Amino acid sequence: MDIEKSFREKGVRLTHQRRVLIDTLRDAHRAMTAQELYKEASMAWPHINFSTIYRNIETLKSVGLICEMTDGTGNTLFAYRDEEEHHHHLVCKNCGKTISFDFCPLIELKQVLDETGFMPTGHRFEVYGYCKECRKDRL
Amino acid sequence: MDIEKSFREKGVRLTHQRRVLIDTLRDAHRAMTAQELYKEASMAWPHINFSTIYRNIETLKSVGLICEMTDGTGNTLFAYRDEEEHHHHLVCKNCGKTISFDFCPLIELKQVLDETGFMPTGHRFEVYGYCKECRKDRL
DNA sequence: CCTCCAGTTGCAAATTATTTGCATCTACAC
DNA sequence: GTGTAGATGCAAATAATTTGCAACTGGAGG
Repeated sequence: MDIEKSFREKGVRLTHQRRVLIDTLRDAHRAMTAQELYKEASMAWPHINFSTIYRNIETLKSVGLICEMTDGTGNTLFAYRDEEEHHHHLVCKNCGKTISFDFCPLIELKQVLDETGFMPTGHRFEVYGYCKECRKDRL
Repeated sequence: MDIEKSFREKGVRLTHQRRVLIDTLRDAHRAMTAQELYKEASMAWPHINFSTIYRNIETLKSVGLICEMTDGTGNTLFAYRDEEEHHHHLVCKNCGKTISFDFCPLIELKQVLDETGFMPTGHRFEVYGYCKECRKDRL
């Protein structure tokens, strides 16, 4: 996937700060909060600002470069989106690592939706727990 | 389900404020944010305080009287829990009405969990959209 | 290359959401 | 009734997110 091209197509500029955010999330291989992202990104670009983080989370979501999820306790997490296709995640509560899988439970709901006349526009399916490594650490 | 009994068993007092919160959520038949709950509850008990709301959301969750969910845009919503069994929800983005169903997608993940060695401790599955009535309103 | 300007950033301040300390109050076991 | 652990109200502290605005800059078009 050509990042520069997708940005250009949406009329969005690829600024230094945006590169830093993308690289930070991609290299982290884990989901993090906006606050953590700020800290991590600050290492690479010290003067980066919080409002830039928040504004760009929206931008990167709209470009499809990041996924938004929650950590199971109400905090919102963001992770680099490494899959083109629709997917969901297992999220490790210890290290933040995300494992994506392509099963989507929405298809199983056809009957419920038909019966209730509910029209879905979005959904969320996340599993919280401990990855293989962190699970060991906790024994 | 006997509310007074479940409270007593947990050593939790059934105060007037807690009754107001429970009644507010039960009678609303919809999911709402802490802020909305404050407004609604204030009608019935004008001097109720925000800290009481927040503290009791935790209490009522632990007693199993309310469900927590999100509205799809990051806001946390709470609804009266009308089912004993584990379940998930369809949440109307217009009126907040929730429709619960008992299908749980976690069982479909056995293979993914086995393959990855991930140990789940919690999960979330919510569907956002428009209920039968609100869907009409939008045509 | 250079120029231009709409899109973007930094900063500071405003909002909004949530939590906490503490004195006072009250549900309820006895 | 009475005593007391648990709850509440209030105000103030935190934390999280958004916004206004002047200054800056990526990149399209010369």
